[in-house]
Amino acid sequence: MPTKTFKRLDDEKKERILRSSISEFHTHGFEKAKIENIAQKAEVATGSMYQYFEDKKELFHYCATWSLEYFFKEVNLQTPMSEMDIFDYCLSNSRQRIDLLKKDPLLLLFMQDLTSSKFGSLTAESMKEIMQLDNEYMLNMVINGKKKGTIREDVDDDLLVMFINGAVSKVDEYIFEEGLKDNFEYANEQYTKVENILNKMVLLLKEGIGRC
Amino acid sequence: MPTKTFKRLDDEKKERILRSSISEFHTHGFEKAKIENIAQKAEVATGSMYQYFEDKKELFHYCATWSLEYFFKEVNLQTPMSEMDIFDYCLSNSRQRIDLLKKDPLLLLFMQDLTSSKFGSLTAESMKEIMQLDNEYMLNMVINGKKKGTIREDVDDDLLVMFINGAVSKVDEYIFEEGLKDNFEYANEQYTKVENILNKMVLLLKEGIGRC
Amino acid sequence: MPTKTFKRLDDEKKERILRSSISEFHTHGFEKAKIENIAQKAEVATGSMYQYFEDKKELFHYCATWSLEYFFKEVNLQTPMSEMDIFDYCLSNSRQRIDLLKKDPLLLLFMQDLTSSKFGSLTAESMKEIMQLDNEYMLNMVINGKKKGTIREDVDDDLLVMFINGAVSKVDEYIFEEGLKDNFEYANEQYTKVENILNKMVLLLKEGIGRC
Amino acid sequence: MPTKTFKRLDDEKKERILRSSISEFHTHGFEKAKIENIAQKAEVATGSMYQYFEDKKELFHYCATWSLEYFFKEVNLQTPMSEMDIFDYCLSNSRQRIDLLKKDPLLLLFMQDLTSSKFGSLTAESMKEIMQLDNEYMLNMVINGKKKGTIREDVDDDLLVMFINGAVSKVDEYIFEEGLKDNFEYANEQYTKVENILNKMVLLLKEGIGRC
DNA sequence: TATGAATGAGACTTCATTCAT
DNA sequence: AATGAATGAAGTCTCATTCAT
Repeated sequence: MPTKTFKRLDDEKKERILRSSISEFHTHGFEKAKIENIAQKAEVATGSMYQYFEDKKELFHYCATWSLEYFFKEVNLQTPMSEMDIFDYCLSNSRQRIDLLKKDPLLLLFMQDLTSSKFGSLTAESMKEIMQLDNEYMLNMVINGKKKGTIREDVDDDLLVMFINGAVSKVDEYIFEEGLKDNFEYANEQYTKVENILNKMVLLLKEGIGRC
Repeated sequence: MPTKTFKRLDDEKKERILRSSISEFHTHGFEKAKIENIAQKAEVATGSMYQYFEDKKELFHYCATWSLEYFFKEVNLQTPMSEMDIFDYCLSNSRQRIDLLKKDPLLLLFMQDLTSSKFGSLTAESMKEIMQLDNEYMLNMVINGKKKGTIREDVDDDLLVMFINGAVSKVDEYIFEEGLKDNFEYANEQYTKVENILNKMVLLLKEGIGRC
Repeated sequence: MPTKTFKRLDDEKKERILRSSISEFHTHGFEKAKIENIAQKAEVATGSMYQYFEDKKELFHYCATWSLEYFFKEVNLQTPMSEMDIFDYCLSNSRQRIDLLKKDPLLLLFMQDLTSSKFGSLTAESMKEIMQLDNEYMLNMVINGKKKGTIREDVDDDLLVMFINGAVSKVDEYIFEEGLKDNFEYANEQYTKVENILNKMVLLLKEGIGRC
Repeated sequence: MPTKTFKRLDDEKKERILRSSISEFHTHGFEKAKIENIAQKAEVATGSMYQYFEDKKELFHYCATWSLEYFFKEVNLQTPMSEMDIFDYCLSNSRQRIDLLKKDPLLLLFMQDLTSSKFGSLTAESMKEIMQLDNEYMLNMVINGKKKGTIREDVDDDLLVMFINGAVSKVDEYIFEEGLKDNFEYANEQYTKVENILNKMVLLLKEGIGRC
């Protein structure tokens, strides 16, 4: 939905504009984000922003779409081999998020904003779609797992997915915040710590909290 | 932090004002919430709002505080007997949330907004405190559980709490949204369905997803 | 359509605001009229204008409505006794316009803007209604005139009204512009000149241009 | 006043640009007319418009001038033989307007805008000149008419011209609007109706409204 | 010369907060 | 204390015009 004019810009400029926008939306939220700030940071005239996008809302939506696409290109696309084990899937997902966190913190910060409901109704619709997709991947793996005998059969597929999702995302969030503190410069030490957490998480998923 | 004037109001009026505010904040978010709307809905003059609260931010904070207190008075206060089993705690917590959902949907809707990061930095601080408290309860229960031999000992306390929290809150959220669809009028049928979900959730927590 | 707030203002202030608006609309046209200017001239804060009127367009429409009402209260209301002779009606109309021109030039200037198509589509609808009304008055008089034998019967009523309207309004416009030059201070001399013009006009209407 | 560059363009392009401009000015008025729209409709780059005309105002003036010239080339040039009868002149004028209306509605629509005060002060000056010219033609004919004994001598020349002008232009306007409704496709039927109106109009001019 | 992107001043409008009664 | 009108700073968006290719 950006204008033809925007599409014709060279990639460097386009990215400058989008990152400036994302940064502003991330730090101030949608309402308090100022187009003027965005333009300034992107080294572009305020008016130009309106040659690229209909209005602030459209700009925001495009930022969301772009981030999501970028994110899935970088992270998820590698994973959804349907024969994959769901535990491996979770692990690999988390690891890739961590990698991206190092390479491109802003993007992940913004993704976090999007998946949390920070932008409220603004993103509800589009996020639901995305979540749906991921859910389907997981559902397939759960069903496969049941067939293969690695997953218990006395609990509904949906509930299983939900349960996994909740636990994993909380742990991811935690790792993410720890990373924030260290400015995403995972030294070896942190790295093994993270690996340890992830493995424990999978253990809990598989075997539960209770003592056997 | 509201003014003396506000404190002197009769309870009915105070509540009218707070609920009107909460409703506005819930539906429009902080930035787009209009003091004038709030005043109107509360049948109070716009100017009066400023005799009760310093400014919009303070009003919001008080709404948050008040809701939280109300919530914990209704829900949590009954539960944190430290000898309680953590699984029972989760169950009881969820049940009480469901009860409150029927009695006072707006409050729970707003609580949901608060615990999700919908209001971003506005509530980060105060929410962190609250979460901390709940976390401590849970931590105690986890430690006790380990002592009593009901919880495995090869995983850190923190990670355990996190894991439980994530899974439970996701499931709560799901139940909550299902309730929304039916307008919170849990008929018996839904009620047993919910109970079933909660029990399965505890099962997963205890035994894990994997086949024994 | 102005707000309750506007309606509650004291008459002096209301009129100050409307006249300031009318003056600005008259001198700059709708598009170039600045709310800020209007507010300043009316000694009112810019923001206040938006407590009185939804937006610029509504302000304009109300100015138009108000002027029209004022105009008809002052001018036309006195005239449409249906038994009146159409020639007398035209004469009296013109005279009353001239009187108003002296008392309240701005109003008449604005009325002129309205009846000419200066504001284009903005006023088309409402003006059509008004014109309709005047047309009906005239139509009745023409019909009566035919009955009484003072008006020829070999021409359609509509065409007669149109013809009269055209001729009279052109003459009115002329007198109006002459008045503008003298700043509407018709000395006796000008007054008799005007009377002379009006009488000749009626003569032409009655007897035509041709030599008998 | 357009630039040399504009003059050098081939006629087809020049006309495309002017007609696009006229159309935009007609439908949106001067202030809301957008150069970009004009350029687009004319299949020309926005920037090019500024190689042809100094600015929007100059473009507008040239449109007015061009239309006027075109109009007089098509319509009036044929008529001002000073010996002509003023009634015939009016008739022929009206007829030619009607012919033009069929051939080139946009032009006449725009002419109508110009002669009405739709563009306010923008055109006042140039229109006054034009009107002056037409007025002089008519004045001559009136004087001649008096000499030849076809026009009464007890009314000033100026007033006579004004009177005629008013009546005729109103009738023209009416015919014009009727034509608009039928999309200017005067079938025979309408044509005779129009002729009838015009003849009656001349009758009224000559003999007046009153019964002899 | 033609193009179409870039610019930025300027207007409308919003609304938290203040003020006068 | 309560009211509701008044205020004006601030942000979004428009578009004539300029600029660089």
